[in-house]
Amino acid sequence: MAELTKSQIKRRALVKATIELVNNSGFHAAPMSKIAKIANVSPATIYLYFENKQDLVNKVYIEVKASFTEYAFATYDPNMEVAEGFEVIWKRIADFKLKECEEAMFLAQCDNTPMIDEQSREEGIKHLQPLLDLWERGKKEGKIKPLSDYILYAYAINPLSFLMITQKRGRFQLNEDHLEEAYQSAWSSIKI
Amino acid sequence: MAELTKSQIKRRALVKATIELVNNSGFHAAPMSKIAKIANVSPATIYLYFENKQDLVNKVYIEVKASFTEYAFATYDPNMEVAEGFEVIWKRIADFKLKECEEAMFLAQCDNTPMIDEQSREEGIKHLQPLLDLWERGKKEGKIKPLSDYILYAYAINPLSFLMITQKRGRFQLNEDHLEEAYQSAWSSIKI
DNA sequence: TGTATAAAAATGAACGTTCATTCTTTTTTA
DNA sequence: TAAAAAAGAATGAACGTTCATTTTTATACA
Repeated sequence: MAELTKSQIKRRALVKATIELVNNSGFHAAPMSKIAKIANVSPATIYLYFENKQDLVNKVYIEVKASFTEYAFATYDPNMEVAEGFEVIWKRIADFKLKECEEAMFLAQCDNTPMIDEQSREEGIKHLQPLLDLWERGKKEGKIKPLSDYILYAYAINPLSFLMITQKRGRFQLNEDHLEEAYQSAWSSIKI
Repeated sequence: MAELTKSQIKRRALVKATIELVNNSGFHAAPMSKIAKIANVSPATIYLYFENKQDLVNKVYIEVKASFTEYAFATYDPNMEVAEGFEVIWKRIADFKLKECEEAMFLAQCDNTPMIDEQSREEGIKHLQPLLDLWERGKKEGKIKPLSDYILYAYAINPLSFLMITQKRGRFQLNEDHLEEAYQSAWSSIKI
């Protein structure tokens, strides 16, 4: 683990506090004063790190999205077979959504509301490129259905968000079996 | 069309204004004053119809959810074959999400944030019962995979929300072909 | 039918609070 | 000891909500 400067520690505490508060209360009930309190920092200090509240949320979104995709592709290698590549990516994404539940919840909220700028949203999408490339190759090799990327995403990846939120709300418990079933559903919805 | 009293007209205007403003700006940027202005009503008038802002949003959610499920099941008959019943329901849901886009966006936002009470959320889930019953029957008849309702929902229904939002944001255009593809994906992800 | 009147509905202005942000001062770091 | 970082208190704007009043509606009676 790299050494963290005091500045980095403060900034991280702010990011974490923002995620926590927005998850539990929503943007509308996440005042700067509370974010500061949870991060053990003065409200004024936030403005040393971020321009304003909108900038804070945008940056948190972009950083969490980046950390999400970094995790998703960490064990993936573009030379893998299409099927293996997809399985590796899918399972890492599932992993992230279950282990880094707070961050995943935050992303889900951002992705379904006008909370963040359209520009930050665009920025976040870019990071998915390796998955889109894999699908492109899969289509060329006749292994993946020739569907729009959005439809592939809707059926192969996005359901995990719904399951994660449902689990977080305590409506049901996702276990290993469920996950394997979900993976089979995901793969069979896109494979030829 | 039944006659509407002036009261009903005002109340509906308020509900519509809430949906519109929350969709475009988010709960945090939908002040009562603006909702009132869009509905052509005094801010004080809102409090004749709703206890407070939270109550307003909760009630709008419950009513939109009810209208959504009423639409979804309007042409469904519990005596239908499982496959036909599912197709009928799925296509009505798709219809609703595309035609009543504003209402569907609002639901998506509520379902992914702490905007509304847990109690109102529970209330909204109840209306889905006919679909769960259909699945139950389908499992008994060996026509639907013996998966948890949440997983079935995640793969068969929820993807439509993602596609609807993506479409609304102008990222791609959903046409008839896409819809048929999406339906095939949905059905093949739950049928045995 | 037309008018008086009480109740209901609706209003705009006002209230107290909370918020995001800034200002001035203090503390920490280099 | 100068500069940078951080703090708490202060500020003005905006918010949700309420209040005092006006307008509309419904009712009763001529």
